[in-house]
Amino acid sequence: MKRIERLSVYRRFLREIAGQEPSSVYSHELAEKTGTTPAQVRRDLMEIGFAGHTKKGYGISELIAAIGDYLDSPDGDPVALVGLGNLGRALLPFFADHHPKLKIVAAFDSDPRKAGRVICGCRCYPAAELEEVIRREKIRVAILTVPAAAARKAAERLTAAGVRGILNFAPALIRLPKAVTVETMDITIALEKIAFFARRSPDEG
Amino acid sequence: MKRIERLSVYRRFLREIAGQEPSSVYSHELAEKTGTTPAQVRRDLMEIGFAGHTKKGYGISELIAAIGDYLDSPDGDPVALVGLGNLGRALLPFFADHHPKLKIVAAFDSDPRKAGRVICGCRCYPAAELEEVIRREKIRVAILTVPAAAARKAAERLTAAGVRGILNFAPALIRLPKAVTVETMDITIALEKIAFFARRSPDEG
DNA sequence: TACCATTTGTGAAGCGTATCACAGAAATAT
DNA sequence: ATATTTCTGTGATACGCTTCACAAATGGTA
Ligand SMILES: NC(=O)c1ccc[n+]([C@@H]2O[C@H](COP(=O)([O-])OP(=O)(O)OC[C@H]3O[C@@H](n4cnc5c(N)ncnc54)[C@H](O)[C@@H]3O)[C@@H](O)[C@H]2O)c1
Ligand SMILES: NC(=O)c1ccc[n+]([C@@H]2O[C@H](COP(=O)([O-])OP(=O)(O)OC[C@H]3O[C@@H](n4cnc5c(N)ncnc54)[C@H](O)[C@@H]3O)[C@@H](O)[C@H]2O)c1
Repeated sequence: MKRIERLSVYRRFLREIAGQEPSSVYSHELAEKTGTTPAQVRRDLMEIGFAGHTKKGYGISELIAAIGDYLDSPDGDPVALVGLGNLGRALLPFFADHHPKLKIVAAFDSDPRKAGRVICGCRCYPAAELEEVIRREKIRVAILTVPAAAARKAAERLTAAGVRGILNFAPALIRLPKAVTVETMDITIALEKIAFFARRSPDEG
Repeated sequence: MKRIERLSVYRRFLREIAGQEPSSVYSHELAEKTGTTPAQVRRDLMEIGFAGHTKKGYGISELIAAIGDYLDSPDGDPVALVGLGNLGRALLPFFADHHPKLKIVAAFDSDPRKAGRVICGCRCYPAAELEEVIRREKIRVAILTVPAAAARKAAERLTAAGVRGILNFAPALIRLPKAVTVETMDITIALEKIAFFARRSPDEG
């Protein structure tokens, strides 16, 4: 659902302005800064049961907390990364640094030369140990950055081991029981789409 | 529009099976392999004016050509990459290898140590030369992998130099004239969304 | 106090997309 | 030859999400 993404975006902006004065924001400010409309903001906050104050807007710190209660697992979620190629190795330091609640705690690669090491505080395992580690660490979220030919199988193994959400970067169709959320970020398709629209765009405008 | 993405996905599958027998596919096969429905496939192909044959389906090579005519620039599109950090350096070899029509022909970074080199056949320039190179190479599509704080400005410079489509990986709101297509792939937001749904998913199902 | 300006909360309407469902067409069986 | 099956093409319908529009609330102002 799109609302979930927007809530994340709201929160990111709210964190930037937290602590400043005033301590509230109006729906139109939030909308302006996050690329949506005031009505959409109000509807979203209504939907998560967060009320503002007429003429004062929404309390910033309270709203950050409310979005956190709605979106986050209280203790954060351990995340697995499968595939330590070019893309996987770019993602690893990013989540090690940036995100407090979503921490990559285990990485896997079928290439034995990549196992056994520790990169950015994350231990790298051979792919054969995937099920064991996923179960032991109670991992329910995974990022999949293996070649397309290996993606389906890897996703199935993850699911069988208990993973319930997969962010897939491989250009492959992944079909799993609907209890498992799969989002495919297909960079090539996105770029083709952008090129399509860029081509039909006037030079000036 | 979603249709554009689906057409790319259809084509990717069609290329896999091109040359095999039979030389046609049914809408239900295409749908099955690409994660959509037969009616959707037929509607999409109708929309680009490609007709199939009752009881025989759609000619594979003809359909690949028709999608190409619809989606692609005849000579391919030169692409710029702005930001040679972890993510940018992962994308560069990928598009150098994989994609014939979308070729990264120029990369930019504000860090002078990264300029002047040639990586994967792509020349890297200092950020100061951005406008000049974009204009010279007639680049209309760009990938943006700079830090969030630098994204807006970089996008504006790209647009002023003639770029009409931007694939943005920075967690920043980019507002440009509507003649410029901007697609933001926000990996963090996507992962938060997946974690949200994963958390509400039953352990078995 | 009375009025005005502004902002929230939300039912209702609108919009774009996906799906349904069936007429028409072609291959195959009888 | 005719019936049957199975597929396409598409008007109509349904659906989910967004936006509209306004009542209610509240702070400011005269
Ligand atoms: N790199 C990019 O810019 C980019 C862009 C778009 C899409 N993608 C997609 O992302 C995926 C990864 O891309 P990449 O460039 O990192 O590829 P890569 O070839 O550099 O890395 C893939 C890694 O996966 C490992 N691997 C293979 N099979 C495995 C398995 N069964 N279990 C665990 N690990 C396995 C390989 O050893 C390798 O380290 C690919 O599907 C690619 O199409 C990448
Ligand atoms: N790496 C990831 O896995 C990841 C994941 C999600 C989002 N992102 C986002 O993608 C972007 C890039 O991530 P990264 O990990 O590659 O960051 P990075 O810091 O490794 O790289 C950023 C690069 O951009 C260059 N740069 C800075 N300002 C510039 C400018 N004005 N013009 C040209 N180049 C400039 C820097 O010199 C650096 O090389 C960031 O916005 C980040 O938030 C990255």
